[in-house]
Amino acid sequence: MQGYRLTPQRHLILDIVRKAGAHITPEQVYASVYKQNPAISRATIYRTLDFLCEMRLIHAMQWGDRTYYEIAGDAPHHHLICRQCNSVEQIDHATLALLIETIDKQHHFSVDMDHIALFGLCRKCRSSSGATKQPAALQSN
Amino acid sequence: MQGYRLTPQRHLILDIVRKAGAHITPEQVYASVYKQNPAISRATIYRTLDFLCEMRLIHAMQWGDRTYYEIAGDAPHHHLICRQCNSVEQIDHATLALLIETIDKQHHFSVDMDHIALFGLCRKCRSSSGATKQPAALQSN
DNA sequence: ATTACTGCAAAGGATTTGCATGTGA
DNA sequence: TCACATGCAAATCCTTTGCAGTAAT
Repeated sequence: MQGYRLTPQRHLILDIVRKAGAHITPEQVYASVYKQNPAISRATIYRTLDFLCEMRLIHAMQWGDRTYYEIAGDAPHHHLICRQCNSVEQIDHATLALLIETIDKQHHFSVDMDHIALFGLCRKCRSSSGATKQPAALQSN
Repeated sequence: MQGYRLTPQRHLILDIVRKAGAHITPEQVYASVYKQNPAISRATIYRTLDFLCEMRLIHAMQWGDRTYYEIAGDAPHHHLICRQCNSVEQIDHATLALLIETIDKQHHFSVDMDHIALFGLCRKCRSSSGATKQPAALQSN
C-alpha cells in the first residue's frame, strides 16, 4: 500500500456532496455525476462515498431506510426534521449536550452525538396537523 | 370493506414479537414462524408486520439499515445501545422529556418520542475502549 | 512501474407485488 | 358468501463484488 489517490471521480463526487445544500442520497449523487460524466458507474459512487466517509470528509446517516451523505467539517450540529412537510431545521450541539450530560450522570453511558436527526412536527405543521401518527427517527454517523 | 381478520398467521406472528425479549427482525420472526409452521411465507411475515404496525400492536424501528419490531403497549421507554458490546439499556421517558421540552421552547418543534434509541458507549466499554470512531444512531417509531 | 481505482456486469440480500387460491366472519 | 389474507414466484430496489482493464503517483 502506497497511499490514496485523488482521482477525478473522487474529486467530482466530493464536490457534489459539498455543494448539495442538504443531505444527499447515493442515487442523487449518481444523477448529478451522470450529467457531468455518464461514464462513471454507480459502483464508483458507492465505493467513493464509503471512501470519503473513511477519510472523514463526509458524514453518512440513515433516515428511515435510506442513507444520506453530507459534507463534513462544519461545526457540530443536528437536525430537526418535520415528518409532515420534511423541512429541516438545525439545532446546535449545546442543546443536546444537556441530554448527553444527563445520560452520562444517570447511566454512565456516553452517547455518540456526532450527528443526530430528530423527527417530529415543526411549528407550522403542529397547528394544522391531522395528527398522522408516524415515524420519529434519529440517526447519525 | 368488512373489517380485519384474525388469522392464525397473524396470531402467531404477534405472539412471536411479543415473546421476543428484545427487538426482532423480519428474518428472525420468519425463523421462529418456520419452526412452528414452515408453510407460512416471508411475504406474509412482511405483510403482517406492516399490518400489526398499522394496528398499533407493534412498533417498528430502523437501526442502521435493518428494521426491528417490538411489541407495543409498554410504558414509553427508550434505549441506550452500546456500539461496542451491543448491550441494550433502558432509559425512561422522563429523562428524554427534558430534551423535548427544551426543543419545544427553543424551536417550537415537537419531537416524536415514541421510541428512541441512542447509540454510544456503555460504562464497561467506555473504559476499555480503543475509541473506534463509529456510528451513533437514533431511531424510533 | 506499481498497485490503487474504475467500469461492467453479475450477484446479493431485503422487501414488495401480481395473481390465483384459500378462509375467517 | 365474498372480501380479506395467504402462498408462491417473480420482480424491485439498493448495494456489493469479482475481475480485468486503466490511470495516478
